[in-house]
Amino acid sequence: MKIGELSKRSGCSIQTIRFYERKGLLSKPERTEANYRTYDKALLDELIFIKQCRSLDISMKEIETLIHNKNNPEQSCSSVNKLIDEHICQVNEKIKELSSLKLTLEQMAQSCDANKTIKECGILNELSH
Amino acid sequence: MKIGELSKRSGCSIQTIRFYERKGLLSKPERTEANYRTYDKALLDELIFIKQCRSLDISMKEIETLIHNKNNPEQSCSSVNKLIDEHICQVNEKIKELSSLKLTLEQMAQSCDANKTIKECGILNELSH
DNA sequence: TCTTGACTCTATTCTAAGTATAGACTTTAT
DNA sequence: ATAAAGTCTATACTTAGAATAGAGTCAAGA
Repeated sequence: MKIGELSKRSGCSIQTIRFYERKGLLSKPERTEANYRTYDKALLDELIFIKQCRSLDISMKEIETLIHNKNNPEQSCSSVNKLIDEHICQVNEKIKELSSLKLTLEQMAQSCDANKTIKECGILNELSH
Repeated sequence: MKIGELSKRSGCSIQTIRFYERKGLLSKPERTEANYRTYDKALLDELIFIKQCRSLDISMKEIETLIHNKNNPEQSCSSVNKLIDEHICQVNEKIKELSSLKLTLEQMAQSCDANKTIKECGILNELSH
């Protein structure tokens, strides 16, 4: 299949597919005589793997590591477990940060209502110190 | 004061201060004969306002809007309230996304332990479809 | 007075993960 | 034969800075 069909089947945009290839995440496909990329099922699977990882917010660098792991099927998968555990920690940290942020913003929102002028605005006032 | 002192007083790095100026967020300061930037209290306050906004993850574009508002002190502050409300919504959305992500990652982590080989790895298996 | 170190200047490059565009070429359908 | 749709490469843009090179400036000590 050509890149347009791969795009439809995978749900990745054509630009994104070419981007992953350029970055070395997705293997280089064969080319037709007219230099068009041609993909098979194996490459579709590679792309789906990448997309699945990205949907879990796993970075491209981490995906590279996972792909490297996949290519060594006899080794221990402890590093994969570790990567996911660390990723969960990062997500937890981010959730904490955002929750605290949300609290601050909500308090700020309560310090004003929309019927004041800018110079009386409780929000802008709080933002100034 | 020169940019080094402004940096220390505000907690923004020197590069960041110059960056904000270049982007039009921070007003251009006076210059000495040797072309060094010289800042006064008013500019320090501008920078603190920007920093405070950024710490709440308010985008530079939104900060630009807020600064524009500040310069029109007689107008209604309803747009400021709206901006903060929308920002709270964005933060809430992000928290929801991350919470769902966390759940998925934790389920995935449970599908494997570190004592398997790569080819048996429950995590990599789940990532492949 | 000279020199050394600290400070500042501009301009450029890099980051992540794509998105968007221009201009050229190829394929497909009518 | 022509037009539309698809594909190609290369480049620029996005956010919010961080990092660097190379040049110029300033203050203190010898």
